[in-house]
Amino acid sequence: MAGPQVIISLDPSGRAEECLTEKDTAVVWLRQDLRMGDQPALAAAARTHKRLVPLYIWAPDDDGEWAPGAASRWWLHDSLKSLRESLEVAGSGLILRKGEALPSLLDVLKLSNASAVYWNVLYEPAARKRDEKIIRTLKKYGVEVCSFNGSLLSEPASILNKSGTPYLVYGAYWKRFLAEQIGTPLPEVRKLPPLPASSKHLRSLTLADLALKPKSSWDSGFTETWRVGEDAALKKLVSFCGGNIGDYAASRDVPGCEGTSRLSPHLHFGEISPRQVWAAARQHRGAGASTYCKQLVWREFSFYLLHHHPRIATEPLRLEFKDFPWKGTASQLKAWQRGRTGYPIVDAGMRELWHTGWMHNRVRMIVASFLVKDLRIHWLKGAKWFWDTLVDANLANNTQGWQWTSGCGADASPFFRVFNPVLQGKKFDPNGVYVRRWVPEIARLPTSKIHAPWESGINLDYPKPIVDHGSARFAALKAYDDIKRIKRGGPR
DNA sequence: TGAAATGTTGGGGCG
DNA sequence: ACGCCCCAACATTTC
Repeated sequence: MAGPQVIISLDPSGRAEECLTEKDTAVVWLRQDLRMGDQPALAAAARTHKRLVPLYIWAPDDDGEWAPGAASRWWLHDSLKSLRESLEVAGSGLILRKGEALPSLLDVLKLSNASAVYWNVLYEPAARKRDEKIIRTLKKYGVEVCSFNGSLLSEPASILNKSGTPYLVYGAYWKRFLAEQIGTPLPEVRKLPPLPASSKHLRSLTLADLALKPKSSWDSGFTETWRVGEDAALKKLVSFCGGNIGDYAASRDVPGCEGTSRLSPHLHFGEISPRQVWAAARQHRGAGASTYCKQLVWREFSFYLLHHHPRIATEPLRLEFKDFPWKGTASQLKAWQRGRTGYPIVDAGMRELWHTGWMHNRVRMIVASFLVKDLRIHWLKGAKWFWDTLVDANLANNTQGWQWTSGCGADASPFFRVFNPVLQGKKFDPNGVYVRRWVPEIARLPTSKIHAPWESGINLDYPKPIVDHGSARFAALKAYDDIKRIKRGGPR
């Protein structure tokens, strides 16, 4: 047996971590990095060990109240299938387990006689807490842990402002972010060390055992819309960078046309890395590519905020919003969820979400503003609905997005910025293409009335607005004014 | 990564 | 020619 080897982490942010290994088998614990390209943990393990056990543990209970929702599980099933095929082509395979991560991991380590575990870091609060505990336990057992940054362009902990505190304003963060050295993506792992000879005893489950796919088939729209997996993600990146990225600055706001990259679910599951996306986008000059990069860094900023303020997944960053007088009824929430609010642009978005597991970002802002400000329903109710229905559901982005719209987050849209669903529709869906696609019962209206059907005088099988925007806006501003007064200690 | 209210300006009609 | 009003267009302020 060779002497101890020293592995230097491939982490391009410069935080080299040293790993000592003595034995020849390692486990690569795959989590949200379901790819072969730019895969720091897998690449390092493959270079260093004679035998590898690629492992995925379905451990929804470890995530507490943020266990993956139905749409995420749908995606995960296909993503694991695709990854397993890639691992097999490379000469390996994928061991599947379910249940709490730590005991599963210990069991696989014991059965495979592995001396090391490799993984790419997760940044969600529950995962961080769990992984810290796992690291302590593994150290006790003499198992070494080699961890890498495979899902962010930067290390959240290392970016601070001049007074040593985390940034709270995106513009300032962005300026600082540009000073980061962003590494080039690692080459795809094509050849992997084999599974241990005893791999039959590793007691892998089948993909069906994980029961990720829905029992009743509500997913036909998903199947039509998405090609899951690393190959599809890379193709999408290439085609976006070869085409729409040039017009991205303008067309990203038009939900009726395919102006965005639609990479979000691929990024969430790690079928593609942000470094790969960054590298491809940076090859372009012009406003489109730089706007796109700025959006990609919003994702960084979201993780950054969640890292420094782990409570914000359920609590407003700006604590005065804890006293906000939320209202809204269960039936209003349901109307919003089902796309029956009577405002076409809102309903179109909610139906696109239900049908495809995705919603255009401009429309996410509109429907969120409507829930929080027009219906005055707590943003967490919206966040939970998105969590269950989005294939790209991501705790950092989802939290950041909802708090931004609600005015209670970092660098948030001020609360008094209330979207008018009619004007937003006219501005960003001027020909009504998007609304007609998702709200077919009003498709025959003239474009001049498509965003305000109640003005048409035509009898339609479509609800009247469940609230009047003008008065809802007025009431929301009044409620906001009240919490501001309370904060100042004034009269109620 | 708003919208609405309010203010300002300037041209044209008209007495 | 002048003052006055109207109003659109644009700018600024406020919510």
